[in-house]
Amino acid sequence: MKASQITVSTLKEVPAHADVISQQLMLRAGLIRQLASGLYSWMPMGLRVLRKVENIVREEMNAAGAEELLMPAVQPAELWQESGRWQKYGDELLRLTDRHDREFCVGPTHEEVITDIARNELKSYKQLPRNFYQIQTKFRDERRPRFGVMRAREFIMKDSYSFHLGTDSLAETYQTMYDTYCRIFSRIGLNFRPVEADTGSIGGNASHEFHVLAESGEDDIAFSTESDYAANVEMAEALSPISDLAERAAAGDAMSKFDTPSQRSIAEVCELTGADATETVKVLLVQGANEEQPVIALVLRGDHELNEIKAEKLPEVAEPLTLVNDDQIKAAAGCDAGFIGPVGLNVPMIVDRAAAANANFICGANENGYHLKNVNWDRDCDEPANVKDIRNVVAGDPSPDGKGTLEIKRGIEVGHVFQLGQKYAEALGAKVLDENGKNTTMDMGCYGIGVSRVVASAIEQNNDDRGILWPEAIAPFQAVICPIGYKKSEAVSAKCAELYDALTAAGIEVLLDDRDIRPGVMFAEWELIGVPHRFTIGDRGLDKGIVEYKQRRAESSEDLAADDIAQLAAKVSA
RNA sequence: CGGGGUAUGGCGCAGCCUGGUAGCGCAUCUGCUUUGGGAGCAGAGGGUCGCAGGUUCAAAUCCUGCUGCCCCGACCA
Repeated sequence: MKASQITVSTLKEVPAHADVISQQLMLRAGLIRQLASGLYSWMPMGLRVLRKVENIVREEMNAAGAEELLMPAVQPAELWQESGRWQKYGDELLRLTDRHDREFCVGPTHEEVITDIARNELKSYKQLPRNFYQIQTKFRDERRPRFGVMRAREFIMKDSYSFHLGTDSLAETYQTMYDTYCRIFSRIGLNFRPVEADTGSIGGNASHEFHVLAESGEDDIAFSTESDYAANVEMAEALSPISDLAERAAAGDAMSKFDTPSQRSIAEVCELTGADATETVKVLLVQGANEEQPVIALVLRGDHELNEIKAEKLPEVAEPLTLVNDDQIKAAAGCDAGFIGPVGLNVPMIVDRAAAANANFICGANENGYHLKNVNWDRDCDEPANVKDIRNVVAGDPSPDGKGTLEIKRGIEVGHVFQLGQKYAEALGAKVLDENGKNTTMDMGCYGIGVSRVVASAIEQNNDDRGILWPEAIAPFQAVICPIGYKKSEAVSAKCAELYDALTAAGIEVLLDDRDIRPGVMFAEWELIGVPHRFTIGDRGLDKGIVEYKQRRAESSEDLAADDIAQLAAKVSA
């Protein structure tokens, strides 16, 4: 293609409202333009990249035995009412009403529609397993869209759904999808990691997220220093610092109360006493799951954070997790938030493993203006009866698999595979006849890839001060020919045409910059856009019989024989 | 949804405090010169200053309300 045939609209200046590098570069390189908050147009150059990603996904999905279909973006409310999600999904679901006053939503995901298809089309176990996928626009009305297409409201997703008779078949396809995802992200050229993920309220046996490692990621991922263990911190198990509570440090001086007139936070109490936050214990009061126990105390070591997902799963705790209000705190603990402690607290307690392992600790006195020190379980208050893992792991914690310690890195979730089980099939009555002629509810898996997010995350990992450094597989063009004096010199235009034809014949997507612009502008634009291979052809070089070649990532260019077209073409495929 | 910021040509900004009829850089167009790293000179086009009210002889500027966009947080797949 000639450059004059594709819209190239680069910006010299960084757009004011773009604050992650991928968004800045996508705007500057003219790959996308913003229409409204969380809504972006894909410009021709950007769309080429998006299509490359889609095609890799499509090839690998097909190779894995999945079938492509396409479902409507707009879905009737009735289906969502059947699954129960019309109520549960909340404001992220964009709802609309048609001219007949019938309710619809713009699909944020397609479990309902695919399950409807499955219950109508799949009647026999002989038709199973099946794995359907689509690459399609989704809409989630995010409260705060940000980071450009990384967290947009409208985005492109590859979503697939598999149907099975029995969980063994599901597990098999799940593994196939897991492997397929690894191949897809490897082919795209991303530095990624599959990590164990929370299965959430849906339950199910297994779930993995695929994360691209980047500082701008919104998720924290815990990695073992010594093994392959990797998990979302939502999921990573926090082990007790001691193997048995009997190993707790021996109780020292007697418990005593001290003044903390204005010290409400752990940090303030530590500053006052000179203690480390690890030597403290804090208490959070949350709503209980039933009437008899309206308030539950969650006890953590002062330096730890509550993991809301872990806490929410406990049968004693109300779902969704809700902190009790100030009046309830006063009623339950006899003091304000900031002075609550386990000593004499007449509320059912769930104690985190690390808090339970503490001895001679500092905690609130359940009396405004006072804390306690040298507190010990058993001696000063009841031995914790209910010890659970309810905190987020932190860097330096032991790895749950017993090998090494954990480190925490930021990740961008680009894929998610999930064993759904029978949740949707059950709700919508998706059943097949089994070998015995008996109606059996199908098992389901679902597998998603954020296609548009993949593009942004590839840039997050591959850029320099001049622009984007596309991985070969998803570059909008593999090579660009930059003529110097294209319209002035016949030698230049002839050599450009010769190289262009040779590269095209070799199946390389090459762009010939036939625009009558200055070389500096041309170089700057293609470096910003990130085309991996560049040939510069000018009279100056041709007089010496050379064509200049530069790899986008290379420090400097190299001179190649202008006559050896095969050698030139080989540079791109190499 | 809570808190904060901001809104002036396609992009980035100044002007606002102290009201007097809109400006700079980039981009765009024309001409000439230039042509191996975002050119120079000369000229040109493009904005009812987010919207709606109000104050005033006069509002980009002061006041009120609304809206968009952005940031922080909470929330969520």
